[in-house]
Amino acid sequence: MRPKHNTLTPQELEIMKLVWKRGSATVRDVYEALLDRRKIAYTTVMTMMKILETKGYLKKRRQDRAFLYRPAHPKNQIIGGMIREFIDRVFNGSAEPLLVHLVKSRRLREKDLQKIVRMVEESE
Amino acid sequence: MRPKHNTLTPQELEIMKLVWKRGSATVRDVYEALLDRRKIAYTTVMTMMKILETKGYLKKRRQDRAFLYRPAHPKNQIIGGMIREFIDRVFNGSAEPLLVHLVKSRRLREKDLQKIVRMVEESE
DNA sequence: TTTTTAGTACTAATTAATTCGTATGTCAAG
DNA sequence: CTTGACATACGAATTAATTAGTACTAAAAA
Repeated sequence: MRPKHNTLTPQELEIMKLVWKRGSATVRDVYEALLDRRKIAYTTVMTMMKILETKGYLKKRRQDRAFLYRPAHPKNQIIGGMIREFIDRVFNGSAEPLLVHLVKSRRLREKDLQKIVRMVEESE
Repeated sequence: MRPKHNTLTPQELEIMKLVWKRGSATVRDVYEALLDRRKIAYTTVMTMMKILETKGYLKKRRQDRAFLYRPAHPKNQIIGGMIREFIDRVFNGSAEPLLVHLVKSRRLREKDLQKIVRMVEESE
C-alpha cells in the first residue's frame, strides 16, 4: 500500500526542487546551490538526501566516488499531492474557497484564469 | 513588528476552525467537538488553546469558572496568510502554477472559475 | 609511498508540535 | 462541612524535522 501522506517538509522540498530542476544531482551539487542562499553544512545536505531516499523520493546510484541522486517521481505528482494535502487540511477538501481567496486577494486576475484554462484545454 | 510566519500547525488549525465557526468557545466546547472525530484528552485541548492564546490567535476572558476564547483575527486573514506561505514555499510566490495544477487535476473546472470571478466582481 | 581531499556512515543535539498526567483550586450539591 | 464535578496550571514524554560533528575510506596528488 502507498503511504497516506505525500507531503514534503520545507527543507525536503527545497532539495527536491533542485534535483527536479537539474534532473540529477550529487550531494555536492545540492550543497553548493543551497550555500548560495544560506549557511548550511555539507553533511546536513547529505543527511537530508539520505532521508529523501529512505522515504522513496530519491533514487541513488554510484557515479565515480559519490552517489548520483535522481527523483523517484515526477514533480507534478509530488506537488499535486502537496496541494491535495493542503486543500484537505485547510479547506476540508474543497478547492473553490482557495480560488476565492486567490481572486479576492488579487494574486490571480480574471485574465490569468482565462489564460490558464485555454492553456490546459489546448494541451488535451 | 509582526511575526513573519502566519501559519497554524495542523492541530492548531483544527481548533481555530471550530472557534471561528462558533464565534467563541470554551475548552470544553472544543473538546467535545473534537471528541466526535477522534480520541483526545481534555487537557490536550486546553494546552493547545493556551498555546494559541500565547501566539496571539485567541483572546480569552473569564466566563463563570472557565475561560471563553475568541478569535483574535478574522478567519480570512489567517487563512490568507497560510495560502501565501504555501505559495511561497511550494511555488516561489507565484499563484499561477497552483491554478494550473488545480485545473489539470480537475479539482476546478472552467465553470467554477467563471462562477467565482463573477461572485468576486459582484461583491466589489 | 605518504599525504591530502572528497566522500559516506554514524551519532547526536536541538527545537517544535503534540499529547496527556498530576496537582490544585473553586463552586455547588448533599 | 464534606464530597464531587469541573476548571486551570504546570510539568513532562514522545515524535518528527533539522542541523551538524566525528570517524572512517578511497582516490588522487605530491
